[in-house]
Amino acid sequence: MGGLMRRPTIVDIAKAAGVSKGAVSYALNGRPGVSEETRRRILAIASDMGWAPSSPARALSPGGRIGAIGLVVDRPAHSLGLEPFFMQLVSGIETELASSNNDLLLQVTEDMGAETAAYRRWSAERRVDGVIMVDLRVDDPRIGLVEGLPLPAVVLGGPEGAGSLPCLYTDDSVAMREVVHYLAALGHRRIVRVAGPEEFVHTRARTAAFLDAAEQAGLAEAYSVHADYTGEAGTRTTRRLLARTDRPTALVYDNDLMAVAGLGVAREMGVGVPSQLSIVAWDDSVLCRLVRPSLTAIARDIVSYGRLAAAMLGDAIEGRPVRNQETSRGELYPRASTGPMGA
Amino acid sequence: MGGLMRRPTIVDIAKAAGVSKGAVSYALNGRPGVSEETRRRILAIASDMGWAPSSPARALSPGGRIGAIGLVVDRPAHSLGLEPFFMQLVSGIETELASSNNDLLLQVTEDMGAETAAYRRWSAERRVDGVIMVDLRVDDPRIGLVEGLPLPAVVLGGPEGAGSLPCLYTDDSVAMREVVHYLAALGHRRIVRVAGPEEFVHTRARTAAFLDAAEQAGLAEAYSVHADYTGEAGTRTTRRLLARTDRPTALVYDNDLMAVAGLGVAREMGVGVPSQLSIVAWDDSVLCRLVRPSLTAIARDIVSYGRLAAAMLGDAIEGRPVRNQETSRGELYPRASTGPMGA
DNA sequence: GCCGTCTGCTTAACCGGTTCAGTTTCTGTG
DNA sequence: CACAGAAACTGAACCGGTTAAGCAGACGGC
Repeated sequence: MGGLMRRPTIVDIAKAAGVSKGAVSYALNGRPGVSEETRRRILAIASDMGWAPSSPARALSPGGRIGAIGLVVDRPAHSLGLEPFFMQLVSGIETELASSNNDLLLQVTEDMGAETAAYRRWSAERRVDGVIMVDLRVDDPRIGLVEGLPLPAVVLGGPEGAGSLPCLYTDDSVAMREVVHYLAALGHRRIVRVAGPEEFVHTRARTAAFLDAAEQAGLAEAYSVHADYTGEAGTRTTRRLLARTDRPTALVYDNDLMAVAGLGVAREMGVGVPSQLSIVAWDDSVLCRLVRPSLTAIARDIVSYGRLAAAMLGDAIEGRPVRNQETSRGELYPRASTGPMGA
Repeated sequence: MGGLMRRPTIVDIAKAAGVSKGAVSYALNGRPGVSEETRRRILAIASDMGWAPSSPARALSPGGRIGAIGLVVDRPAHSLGLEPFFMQLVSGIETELASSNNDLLLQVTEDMGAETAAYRRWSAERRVDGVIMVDLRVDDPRIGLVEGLPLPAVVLGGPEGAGSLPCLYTDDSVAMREVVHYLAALGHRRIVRVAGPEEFVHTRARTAAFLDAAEQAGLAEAYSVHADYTGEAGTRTTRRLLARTDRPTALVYDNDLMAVAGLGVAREMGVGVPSQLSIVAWDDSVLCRLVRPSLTAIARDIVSYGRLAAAMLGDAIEGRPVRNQETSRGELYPRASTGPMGA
């Protein structure tokens, strides 16, 4: 068991190299103050010993960074597993972090109180250098809190409502227009959107874009109903909508999970897809391609989204200026779940 | 912006209370050495100032803990989002960690090399106090590595192959027997299992249990084929199986994602479920309940699994003895995807 | 009245890095 | 040859905690 061996420190390296620990620090950090020859010798010894800097020790120095960022995901755990969005986001974030040996702290909470508590604690205990916040809400309590904390942050969403914090957002209006016009071109007149929670800023933006596009396309009967992203809500909402006498002929869901739930309800109620009902999912995923009929979906590059967010946060942590950014827009991928009525 | 305010330290508290910082430390940690009255005064001041211990500083002291554990998930990111297993596991782990103000570092990697590198780095840089390892493999290189590192660990899987590391495992044989006998009772004779990767220990254990149960039930034709948990593999494998002349009448999938993929293929090929083919998924999820027909599944309490794993790791970190444990077994939840042939 | 012990606290070292202020040595210049 | 200036390195302070050792004063016992 090598398990008991003491981890080497820069003092060990200093002894081995016959120099002071200050010199070792300069050498290892590529700063001036040591000759090239000494630097090489020190680096060789460090590598020999398998030395790596203690992150707590580094963090303790004035101006030191712990080398970790935090992400809180505030959604019910049982629905979360199904949303590829988060895992892809995490994957993108880590791609960026990996290049600088940074780590990700993940917390899954069930309410906003626990989320704000997490930011407070992380900041006070110096566990992270910064945080990425998702699911921006209208009058989001997190914004004021984090603005008042010594905690760099990047907001996914906005730019309205992000306060003074840098943010990264998608303009969904173009994709929304594409979807609505596509459905209108297929002959649909009664298009209903099963949206995410109303308190999310991006839900509102999409709602406005949806109404806008519908008006443009001359659809007076388009409207949105709100659900909470869970499969259960998707099931309930769809059942209610399909039971109406003026049943919609096309449904646009704000996430893939609700769309799949909607597909199940349609089958249950004997409503043919796409012959009697067209279905579109926002945010594509393996899931959309696996179910039958496969779901027409709007895909975004979420991995890049995460990578960019992490890069922005890195800049903010280093004290570099950070500008709000817009990411690539979603694109429509028509599949088997959409078509003209009766086809 | 209070953002610029210096975070209070124990020295600030000591000054305010008119005592030494040592006394403050004793008071805050509930150790003897200060009078009850002084302790109360110090606690009040600390709470007033909004003080919280700097985790890097704590970690730096001899024997200090950083208060974080690590989890590496080594699966392709795009399939991962769909597996409720991991999010539920994370959720369970965090439930346990929350009680002691500990955090979770999550890393999503695409290969074993990156995973072992993560353990090395985390240990060398003292970023975590311990790790939880999932998806134990046959001759797993992680075991030897971690055994040789000063890094407490708990293995999910085993107990064979976990080396000297404490492990937490499920005995799937009971549930497997239940599934096979249930299908046999429905009249199925050609049952095929679409298994996870062969190199996973738990896959092998299930394979053995499956063969055992099939023999018991007098099914000579039962066998397993291996896939990699992705929807694509599920699709491909199922297509191949359903194209055979001696087509199986029941399929048992090792995860929900492949089962859903299989259902899609059956529809595509005009094979009725459950009239011509029964489908069972291992590990239940929202997904199984959302698709039509809903999938018969084996459910385990994964949240508890995670919680227990975190508790075991906590013991290991504190140096308390840790015994291998078996968790609750899975249970079969029959739904619409299974039935007698031709029904 | 002296000693031993306990309580309640202080002092100082330590963890493993970073960094600033010096000190020594080397080099080039007038 | 004296001297400036840079290069290479040392020593020590510092970050924010924990903890061992030391010490003053109170108290009790004989």
